[in-house]
Amino acid sequence: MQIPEGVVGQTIYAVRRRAKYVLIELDTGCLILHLGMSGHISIVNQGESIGVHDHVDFVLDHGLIFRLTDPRRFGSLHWQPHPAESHWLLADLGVEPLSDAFSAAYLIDQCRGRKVAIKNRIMDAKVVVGVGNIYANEALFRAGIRPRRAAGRVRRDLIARLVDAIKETLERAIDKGGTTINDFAATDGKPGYFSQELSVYGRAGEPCLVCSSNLKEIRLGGRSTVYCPSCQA
DNA sequence: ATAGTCACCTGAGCGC
DNA sequence: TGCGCTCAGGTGACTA
Repeated sequence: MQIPEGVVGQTIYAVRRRAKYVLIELDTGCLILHLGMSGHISIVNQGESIGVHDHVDFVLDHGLIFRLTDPRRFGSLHWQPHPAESHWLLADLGVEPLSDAFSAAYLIDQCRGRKVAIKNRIMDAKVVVGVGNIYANEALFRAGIRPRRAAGRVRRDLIARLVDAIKETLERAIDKGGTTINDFAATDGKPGYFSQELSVYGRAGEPCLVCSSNLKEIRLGGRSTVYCPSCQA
């Protein structure tokens, strides 16, 4: 976390997003912020007591404080002179999942000849960003694809379905305010309600909502992976 | 080059 | 009640 003294006094003129990074544009460069698993931003009054997990305060000129809190410290904060996209964290990122660039043709091309599991492929930020473990599980269920199947051996029509499933899953989750598992909260401090709509994640051993088969759990890339052995080929 | 594993960190949840 | 163990996850670093 190397933030130069020079940011003091600069104007915030835009706040953008790329992948899971928040980009705060200042005069000469950009603050690149990742909230990790458990981080959040809050705007508090000056004099507000500092909690054990509060790590950074930016004092704004109207007296309010832009505060970064991150209990598990998986987040990060970086500085990059313009343009932000030249930062090494952003330079090699894949396409945005809700953009037109994330198409069936694109993902088919990205999977061609790959032996890595399809789940790992769609979670690879060099391919497509924003697909975390929960949404990867859900999207693969929606598309009817077994998570461990080699990316290069998934039928083209199923990959096309997967692209749609990823978009639908993410859009639905955003609509519901995100997915609260333990302590996640949206920008307004409220929990996200997509967790109530999870079909497979966190439901290992329970019946599939479609066919009632027992949902199976495996580990892929060190992450919990749940699927229906009957619905997902 | 590609694929697989590990570490980071802390709170929650569990068994004893 | 309280201790100690395990687990969760995004992502970069490392190994094979």
